[in-house]
Amino acid sequence: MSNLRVRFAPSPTGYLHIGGARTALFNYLLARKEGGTFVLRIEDTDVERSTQESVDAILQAMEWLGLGYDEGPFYQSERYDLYKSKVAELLGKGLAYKCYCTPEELEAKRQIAMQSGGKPRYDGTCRNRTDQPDAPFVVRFKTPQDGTSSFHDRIKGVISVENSELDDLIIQRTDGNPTYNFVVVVDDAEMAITLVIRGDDHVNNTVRQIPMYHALGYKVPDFAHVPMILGADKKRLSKRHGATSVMAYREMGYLPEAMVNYLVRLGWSFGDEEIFSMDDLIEKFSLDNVGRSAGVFNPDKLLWLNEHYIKTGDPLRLGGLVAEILAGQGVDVTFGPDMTSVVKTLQDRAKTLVEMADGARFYFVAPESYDEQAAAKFLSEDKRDLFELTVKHLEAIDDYSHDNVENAFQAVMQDSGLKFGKIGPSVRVALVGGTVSPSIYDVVAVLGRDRVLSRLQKALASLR
RNA sequence: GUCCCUAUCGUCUAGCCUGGCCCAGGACACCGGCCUUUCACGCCGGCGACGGGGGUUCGAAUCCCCCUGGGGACGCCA
Repeated sequence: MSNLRVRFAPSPTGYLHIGGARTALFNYLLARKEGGTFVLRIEDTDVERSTQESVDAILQAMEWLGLGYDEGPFYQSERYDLYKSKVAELLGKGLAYKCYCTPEELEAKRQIAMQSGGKPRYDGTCRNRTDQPDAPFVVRFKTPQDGTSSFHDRIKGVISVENSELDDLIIQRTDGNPTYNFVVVVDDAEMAITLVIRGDDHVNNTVRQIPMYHALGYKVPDFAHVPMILGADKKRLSKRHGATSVMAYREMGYLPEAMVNYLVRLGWSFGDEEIFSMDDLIEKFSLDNVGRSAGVFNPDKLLWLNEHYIKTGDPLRLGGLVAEILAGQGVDVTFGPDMTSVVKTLQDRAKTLVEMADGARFYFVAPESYDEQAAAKFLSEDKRDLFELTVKHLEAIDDYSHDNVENAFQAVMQDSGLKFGKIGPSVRVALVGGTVSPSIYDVVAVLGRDRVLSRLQKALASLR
């Protein structure tokens, strides 16, 4: 048992996106690998944007991906007493101060700083003031002004910044609520987090948080900043690059193991290996082979992995998922052919569950009409003898095993003197309504005697 | 603009720490062929990269410096 404690701390202002999911995954994997503890914390200090729906959406997505946590979820909105006492402590120690500058004044100062070619930092106007005006105020943390702040990142190595580049962060708003950069320090420390794994966009925050750990007498945890995920244009991944919500991929027919496998390989590698189950990952994952630079999200590769997992997935499980999709489309599979058999005929030809459902539809719903071009070519009057012969031989067998079906067609070929290429396409159109389907023998075997015969009779009646 | 980070095929990456086994390996995508009752699968083959410039060294993708490109941060958001 290790004493590794990691956490995932999303802010509930939307669904769980690709980037957040990867961060959560890395945390989860390391916790499981090391026998550590995975804490889930909801960072909802932004009252305006945080919603319960978002919390639910995030929880649901994590569950879908299989990322179970050991402690939490803890809500920061329920821990304000703790934060307030810590702000008071800093104020008491003289390590924080009240700032009466208004947002307008600050904005003006930022503009000026930017124009004169500098960094838009707070100038410390209120840092040493001694009066106590009767006016709204925020509390700022006194960031050291001299020297250097640095930390060792488990992925990027040493990162250091001159303190003169930093300014005094607001840790408590005018309304008395604490801000992110403060609560994240308090919580990571109070929850005894030993390793903070988070997005690379927090590197600058981390530098500024280090002095706060010291000021509050906390032990500074280890950090690992994972690189960002970008879109094809190398811009930060966003909606315009396509779906960024993890759950949107479930809707599109993706399997969670494909998503997990894709996510972990974006920025992490293990030699030449591409396929990893969750168990493989728990055994093999390590921060040591996480890359340092941002990566581009590649939907094609995700699709390929999904294809792989569909191909190798358990037909019974896949069948259940496909049945759900079909049910959503009003197709009841209860009285249709055996779903597991149906799935087996489709596993090699579907890239997503949605595609599989589309391909499976005809098994449960007899064609009401035939594809125009297909019918013209394969359901013409001159096929009458062929259909009658086919019906005859298929009526002759009771057990529609693959072998029996194949033998029946062999007989049709014998009697008609035709090659399969002259028979199959017509039967296919009669059975499925179009020209695309799994192998005819499979289709016939899975559909079974009653459905096959009835569909052939119907086609026979429609020859023209 | 300032600061931080980063840099191998179009993309994800191996190799870099511990220079020579690398005229750079794998995967996705793409192109060609084979298989074939349709669509797919599968199999075989191909295209394709060490950003540029200086060093160090007998020798550099690997070490050092500069430039350039890319990303991030600069909020009473997280």
